[in-house]
Amino acid sequence: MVGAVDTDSSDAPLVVRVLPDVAAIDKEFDYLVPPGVDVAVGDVVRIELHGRRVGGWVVAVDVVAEPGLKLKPLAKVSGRGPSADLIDLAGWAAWRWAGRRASLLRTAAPPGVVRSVGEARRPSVSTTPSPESARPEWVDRALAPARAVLRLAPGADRYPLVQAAVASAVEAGGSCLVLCPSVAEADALAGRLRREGVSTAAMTHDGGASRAGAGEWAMAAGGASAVIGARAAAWAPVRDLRRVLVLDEHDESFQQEQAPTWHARDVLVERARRVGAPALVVSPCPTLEALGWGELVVTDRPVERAGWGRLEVVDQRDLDPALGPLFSPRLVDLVRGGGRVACVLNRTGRARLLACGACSTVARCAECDSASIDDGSGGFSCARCGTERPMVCLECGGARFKNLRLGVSRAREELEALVGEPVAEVTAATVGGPSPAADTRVVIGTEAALHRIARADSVVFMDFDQELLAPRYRSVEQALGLLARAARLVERGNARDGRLLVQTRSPDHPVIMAAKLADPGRLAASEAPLRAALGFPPSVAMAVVSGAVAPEFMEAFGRPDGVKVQGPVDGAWRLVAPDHQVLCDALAATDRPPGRVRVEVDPLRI
DNA sequence: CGGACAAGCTGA
DNA sequence: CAGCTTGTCCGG
Repeated sequence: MVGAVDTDSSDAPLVVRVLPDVAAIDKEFDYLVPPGVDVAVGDVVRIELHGRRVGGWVVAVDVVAEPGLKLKPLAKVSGRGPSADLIDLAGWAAWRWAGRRASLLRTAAPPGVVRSVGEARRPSVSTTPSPESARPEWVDRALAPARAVLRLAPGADRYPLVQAAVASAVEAGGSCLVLCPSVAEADALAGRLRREGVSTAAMTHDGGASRAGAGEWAMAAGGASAVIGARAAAWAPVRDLRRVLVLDEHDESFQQEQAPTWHARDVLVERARRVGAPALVVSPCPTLEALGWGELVVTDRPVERAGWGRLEVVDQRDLDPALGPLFSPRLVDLVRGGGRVACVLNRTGRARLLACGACSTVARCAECDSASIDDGSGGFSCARCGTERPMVCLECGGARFKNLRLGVSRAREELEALVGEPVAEVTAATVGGPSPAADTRVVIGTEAALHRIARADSVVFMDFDQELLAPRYRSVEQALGLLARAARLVERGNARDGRLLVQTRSPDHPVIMAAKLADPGRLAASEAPLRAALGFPPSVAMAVVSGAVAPEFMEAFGRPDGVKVQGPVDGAWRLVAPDHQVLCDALAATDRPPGRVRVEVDPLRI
């Protein structure tokens, strides 16, 4: 902030440095501050740039302008924006995920104009902590280390932990920033804290300018004791950050899909490190990344065992082939047995994979060779090109076919027939529509079903091998994450005899054993050396470069020391380095050619 | 990103 | 060579 006294003491005009809010520009420009205008680092301004008006952020004040430049004045000072430390953090994240600061600062900026943030309204006395008797013993152990990873079973109540984390931050004279995987969870948590009298800012506005969102932003900046939100809240303003907490650290929603593919957990952990605040990440199944970063804290075995619920395994190899692999007698029992049942089958559509009953040749489209073929009204129709043909095997002329793969829609029909009552379908395609009728007892869907329903008495994974064998290096962790999510649905206030049913051809798979024995540590122990041996993260740092001008980018990238360059495969290069320092320094040293190039650091799906 | 400006193409 | 398209450059 510059006062009148300073302007009197010097004839030099006031100049500030501005980073434009333009995705393609990663460069700062100097502007004059009009007389009588007060401007500080982080303020949101409008500037005249190359003949048009654009937004931007003040990244430095009291700038000595380069001589010989004719500076333009700021067009407008709109309001408050990300603080200086968040601007620095955006610079770090731009390096870490090979992106541009503007796209990160946009996340950090308020969702509307904030004229002032007001004063801290933090209570002088600490927030009403839960009685010591109600606080589980592991809460204090989890809050003790500067960098802790709490492995907490899916069914365990995390609220006492959140409460204690906020109270400890308030006691230390500041605030606690809490991340949840979804906005819905963040809203629920914020609501509960507020009802208990904790001053809370919920950073859960849905993008765009919104009065309510700007209000919450101002409240967070002004000193709310708890600041809560989903991924984007890693960039929330916080006055006097004294503690950070990430719930369900393993959840993939913490990573941004578009480049820069920043991860909220990693951003928040770095943010805490910079201000010396303790950080705690929590998960039923901590990632190898988290385990490599912090001190593992576990709960007593009985607590962990109770929180994973009961898991039952059906070995699909033992099933009667006539029934097919999806509808085991155990599944039918469970679904008929009553209670709310969610069935998960990670495939959409009606398309089936059909094989000839006589010669086992897979039925394909005669025109395009697609195997995504659907049978209706006695003939085959191709799901890709629509060509129709009679239901006859092209190889042997056989007319009988068996089903190799069932989509959700078809499975719903068959399940409905089996249990003799309505079964509702829930897939990503139905998200946003009406939520599955509360009176439909049985639902079937893709993994989205686990996100869309609030609770279930039982969850059935109809074909878990689909998850275990997914062609992604993290598929094993992700599969355990699914089981954890399902276990939480079942545990949540469940008085019934709830359980998880997992149908698989690999009943002894480490993922299934980990969930069954409520011991995710077993999986981590087997997975870590495997990743190292195969050269996958977190034993290395990786990036994938793709897009139209990827060849030009890779040309400019060259062959820096320590970075292995693989590919191109389908127009994408893979970069592998021993750590992020080496990888990100090499990426930062590369000029981007004009055109589209996507640099995905820490790629999810490889 | 998107405006400015230059170089290239077309048609009479 | 006007009038338009296409491409490259650069912003204070």
